[in-house]
Amino acid sequence: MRISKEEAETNRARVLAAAARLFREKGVDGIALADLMKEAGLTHGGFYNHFQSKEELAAAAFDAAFGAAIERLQSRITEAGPRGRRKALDHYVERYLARETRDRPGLSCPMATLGTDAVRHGAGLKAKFAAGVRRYLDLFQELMPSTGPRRRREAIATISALIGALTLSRACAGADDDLADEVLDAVRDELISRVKRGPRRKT
Amino acid sequence: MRISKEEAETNRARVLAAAARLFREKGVDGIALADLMKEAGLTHGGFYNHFQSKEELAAAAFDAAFGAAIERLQSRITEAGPRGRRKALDHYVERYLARETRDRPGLSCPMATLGTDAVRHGAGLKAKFAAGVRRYLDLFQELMPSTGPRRRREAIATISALIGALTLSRACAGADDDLADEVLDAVRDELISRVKRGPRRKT
DNA sequence: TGTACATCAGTGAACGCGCGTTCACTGATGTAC
DNA sequence: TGTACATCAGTGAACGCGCGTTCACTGATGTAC
Repeated sequence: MRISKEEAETNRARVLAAAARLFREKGVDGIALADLMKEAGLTHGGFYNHFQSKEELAAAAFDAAFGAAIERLQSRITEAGPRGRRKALDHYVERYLARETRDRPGLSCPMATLGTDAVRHGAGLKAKFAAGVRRYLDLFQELMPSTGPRRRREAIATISALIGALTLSRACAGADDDLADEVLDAVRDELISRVKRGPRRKT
Repeated sequence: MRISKEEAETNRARVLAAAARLFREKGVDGIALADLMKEAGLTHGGFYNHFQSKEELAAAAFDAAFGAAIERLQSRITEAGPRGRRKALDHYVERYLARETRDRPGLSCPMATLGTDAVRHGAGLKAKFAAGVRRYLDLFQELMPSTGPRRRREAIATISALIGALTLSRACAGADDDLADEVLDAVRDELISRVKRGPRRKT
């Protein structure tokens, strides 16, 4: 049965949203198109009305995931204003390293979930990934309290620590939860601007 | 043709070595058993004389990769002695974030390459991964110059930053080499003990 | 020590399943008049 | 505005390939005597 143009467009958007989530959760190769389409409320045959291939969907999903992340970050920065950035950074770190974030990779940072897929798939995904990282970093450094060349360097180091901690914690969660939690807590404590803190809280 | 017991044993070891390398390079699902066996100089049929399944091979390969990494780290620490640890840590960071390390994932840190597989495969791999991380961390913290609870916390933060940087850089290399290199350099400069350094080198 | 036989690592064809992709078909939408 | 027809998003069966796994077979090794 044919369907109205708007309805078709929302269907496409749902497929894309499902992909952006499921690819982060299970990896591009970890979810079958049929299952993905089911998740979007459709049957698998119609997939090719919207995308030329799974690879093309992956590229679009990468864009969508980075786009959403960048948009969220942008509004954080805007809301914080020039004076609220240190606090915004702390909130950012807290949120990034929260248990809920770790346990819901489908909604979380694409840099921490899609890196391996970018490496192991074709050049297309890598290009999307690299472009996303660049845009994200350019924005993220505005959150850093420092200035000059240190600013960018510290932004990169911060992001790296966050990504590494989330990856490690996810890979250990379920098998060694103490360790998984310890990683989150340790990196959070290292990154949250220590100067403002009183006596160190226990981990 | 039957083969001597020692020869069979070395064949098994070669399969395992190929797995430890190829799983890191391409992921457990990214390499077919037939190709892996070919890499080990055998045909695919004989695989099940040595391992019960691909999953079991993966578990053994995880152990092997972590075991080798831990052994390397242990001898670094022993060689350095109690006085040489700060220097050893600097060397470690330099090596970890070198271009050659990034471009040869098959021989590099299992925590940076196998995390996604640990998350996305069964509980067996996760358990191996978590156990490896715990052992690695317990050893790695001996390289840290600080003491007390800070020591462990800083060890975790350092490892996290290294893993994140390597992952990011790998995912960008080939698509945006400037960015990929910048990430390595930035995190290296952040982590190398700054106190000893003169005027900041340009990135 | 020499001989006869059982064992078993390795080989390559074959099986079967999962999954990306294709295709014939349906029927409501959109459009031409 | 109403009618007739073409379009095309969605459906589900089918195709074909890749890959994990199985199997019958080979022939050198290991062992029993």
